[in-house]
Amino acid sequence: MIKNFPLEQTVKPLLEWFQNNARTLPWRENPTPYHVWVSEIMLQQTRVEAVKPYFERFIKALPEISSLAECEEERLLKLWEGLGYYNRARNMQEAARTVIKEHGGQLPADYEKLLKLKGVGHYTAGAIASIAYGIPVPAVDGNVLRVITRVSADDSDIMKQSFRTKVEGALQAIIPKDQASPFNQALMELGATVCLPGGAPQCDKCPWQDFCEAYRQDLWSEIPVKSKAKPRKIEEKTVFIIQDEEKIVLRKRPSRGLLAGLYEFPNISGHLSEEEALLWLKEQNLSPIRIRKLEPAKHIFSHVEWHMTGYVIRVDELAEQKGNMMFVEQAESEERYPIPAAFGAYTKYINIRLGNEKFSGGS
DNA sequence: AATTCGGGGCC
DNA sequence: GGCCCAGAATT
Repeated sequence: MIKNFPLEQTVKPLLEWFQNNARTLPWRENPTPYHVWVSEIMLQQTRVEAVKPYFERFIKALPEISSLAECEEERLLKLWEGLGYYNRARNMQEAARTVIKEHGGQLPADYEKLLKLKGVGHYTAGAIASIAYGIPVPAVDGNVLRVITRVSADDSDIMKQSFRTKVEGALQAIIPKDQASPFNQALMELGATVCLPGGAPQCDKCPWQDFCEAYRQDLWSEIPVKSKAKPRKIEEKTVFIIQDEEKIVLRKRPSRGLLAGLYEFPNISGHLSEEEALLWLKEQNLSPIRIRKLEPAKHIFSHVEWHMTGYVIRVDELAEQKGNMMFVEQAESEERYPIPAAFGAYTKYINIRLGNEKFSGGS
């Protein structure tokens, strides 16, 4: 792995490079344990540029651990809306309540205790411990794995848990006891800004160029090795934008599974013809006055694709709510309810005025 | 060890 | 279209 590689000699140039090249990031301005924690949860599988505006809004809305612990789930999910992996938010709130109850309201300055918090794994526990408290433990994320495998020309599969554990062990041996925070951040920063994924790395800017085996052997495009994900499943859906003069129909998704607890437009499996759509509406005790077919839309998740079509439907009046259908003021629908980006192609039809198209027949 | 969790930006 | 991202929980 990191064999034949004098890591001790690498620490100084790395730290020096970081001092001169660290990006200005919102969570670096005042790195309290809470700020570090929130940022690290948001940054899981999510790019820095995407996190920035969410982080600033989140900290303003919930400035302390106690405010997170006490926040309504609806509001919490609204703050997370569009960021994805929504269980991160719920898990963080559960952990916040644990911190209040069991740790006197302060994040523990202890790697093992951090690791026990919901939503905090090896990486995040290491990041909080080192960055917020200066505890010398590694924080091995995708950036670190890329940097380490390249500099040592290691062709291990970085998707394997066992390899990540080996890298943690190797880094634990060389992490400077009094510089854990800059050391860990420097490794990640190097991976994020110089030792790039995708395109060509900027080796001419790298403090480790002199002894990088991938550079010497021109292997950057071969390393890191990552086993391929299995192909996504495709699901066909028909989405209904159902509204009267003032209200629109939403549903709350189940509390487990994909997009758990978020709100959606009513939708069912399959691509329905207009006749089938009208039949389904009748089964829901909804009486359409007008209907218009909408353009197809696609949304890609990590493990599934939704291939959607839609109808916008005008009904006379949305009166008593049936089953899991909710009748919501159109003006409040997007303002108040967290609706995932998957439905983004159809949100523009909220409050649309249909003309005279009615039961046009055919597809 | 494998699968399930989002969404977007860049090749 | 494929890849990857400051990963973790569940099965």
